[in-house]
Amino acid sequence: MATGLKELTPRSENYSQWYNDLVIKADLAENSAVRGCMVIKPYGYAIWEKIQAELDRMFKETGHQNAYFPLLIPKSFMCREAEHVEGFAKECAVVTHYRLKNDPDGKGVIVDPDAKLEEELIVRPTSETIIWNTYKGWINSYRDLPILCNQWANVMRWEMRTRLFLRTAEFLWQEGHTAHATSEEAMAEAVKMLNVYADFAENFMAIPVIKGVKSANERFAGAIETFCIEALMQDGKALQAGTSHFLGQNFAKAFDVKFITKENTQDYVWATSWGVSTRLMGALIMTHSDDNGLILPPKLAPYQVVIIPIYKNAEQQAAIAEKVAEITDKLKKAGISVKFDNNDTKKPGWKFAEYELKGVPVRLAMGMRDMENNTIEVFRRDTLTKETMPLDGIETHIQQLLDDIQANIFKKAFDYRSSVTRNVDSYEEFKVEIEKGGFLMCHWDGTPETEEKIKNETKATIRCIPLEGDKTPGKCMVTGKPSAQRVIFARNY
RNA sequence: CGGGAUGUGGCGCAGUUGGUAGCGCGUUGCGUUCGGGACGCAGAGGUCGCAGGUUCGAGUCUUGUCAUCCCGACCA
Repeated sequence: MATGLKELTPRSENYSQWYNDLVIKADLAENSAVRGCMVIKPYGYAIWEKIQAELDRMFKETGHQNAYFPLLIPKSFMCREAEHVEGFAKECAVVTHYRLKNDPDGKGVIVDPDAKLEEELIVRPTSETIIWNTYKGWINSYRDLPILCNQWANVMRWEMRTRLFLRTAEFLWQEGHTAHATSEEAMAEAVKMLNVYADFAENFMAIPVIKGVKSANERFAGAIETFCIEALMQDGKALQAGTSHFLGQNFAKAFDVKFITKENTQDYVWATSWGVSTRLMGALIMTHSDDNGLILPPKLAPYQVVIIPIYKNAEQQAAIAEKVAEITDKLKKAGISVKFDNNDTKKPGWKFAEYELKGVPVRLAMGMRDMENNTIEVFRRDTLTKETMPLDGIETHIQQLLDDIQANIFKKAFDYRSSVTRNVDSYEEFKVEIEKGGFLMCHWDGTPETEEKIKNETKATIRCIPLEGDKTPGKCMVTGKPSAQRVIFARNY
């Protein structure tokens, strides 16, 4: 069994280094010439496309349409909503000029000082402002509502420190922006999309998540309520995997978006926004993968099966290729995506290691021995086990195997999370336990001050106030004041 | 913005008191191999981040500068 051959730093030695190594060696992404901005390589982008395709289908099924809004936002838009500007101002890239010219010294080009913009433009860190400015023109009556739009886009947040996929200056995401006639309807929308995200995370990414509400400290800048799904990585740190915001009438008021109600009165429009980003790639990697490389859930793998021929000469290669064509055909008809790697310049052993590193769920190997016996070697990535199977009915077997892998990696992640989620009732105990990682379920008095104190002293934050599960009241572990229910504390990415 | 470090073939690195720029991986060709990252032989590839200074001579000493990385601070 291949171990230690891929020069991946083991997780136990340095989890962070392991992650970085893996992203590079599995060919997912690399750092670019632009500080903080990554190049997503074809294999990594193929996974993102799978994520996109499935989410896009789910959004459309829930009545949303895609649209596209500008990359650049007038600076003045940013300060319309007070909290919003507070939250994003420090990390905005700004466009100040619109032209370059040749350097008079003859060295390259310079920004043309004569081409200064009247009003600077912000590279969008998120699109609420430009979208609500636009919605103003679309909404007059309750008959124009609801508006259910989503946009697939890139955004830019000038982060001090970046990490591939987890935090980059530019990232890809989708942002849904909806407008409603009532508070109830907007709230229902925010919750609906939270459920879509949770469904996607668990059933496609095989990542167990906890649905919850953010505390005031962690709330989106400009939101009344922020819902989120929180995932737990293998090193015991939490990762926010998606958010859905109930924005109330904040943006409608900031951009003066009113409508005539059925009763012929005027009211401001109610809003939501919700998004997930390429950060999901980071969550995917850190939830499932091991010291041998990536482990991909079959539902998101660019190809679910790779077939590797083993031969000694051209005749054997041709014979195997012919046989493999039949197998590929059967698998494809069963709806399984297959790659046949007949590249003659790489050897079988090299390919085995390579596809293991890239997390292909199932690997089939076909050599002369199998040709004679009408069998094939079947290897599953999640357990690193292999067996020789008869070729008859192989497509049924593989289909079951893929389902099994999908279920197995979810269960593994779920069991791990369960094993590191525990109740903690005293602050002293909390300080000890937080060092071990995982989710700590604690009582909290609901005040930002207490949360701030805990954060400053332990680097742990409230990941969310869970929507489901134990609702027993208690006493705050720090102040002893009443607490409505346990909330989740963790250190996070 | 504070603290630390590093810039040398594509990648990872070594380079002693200043004296002909090296190693591993990768890469190209040929041959033997091929059921878990094969081996042999032969080759290609570097203005040593950039600018100045000291010196007969600088990858090495010196001044400046730029960039990147790590630790903080910051982070929906």
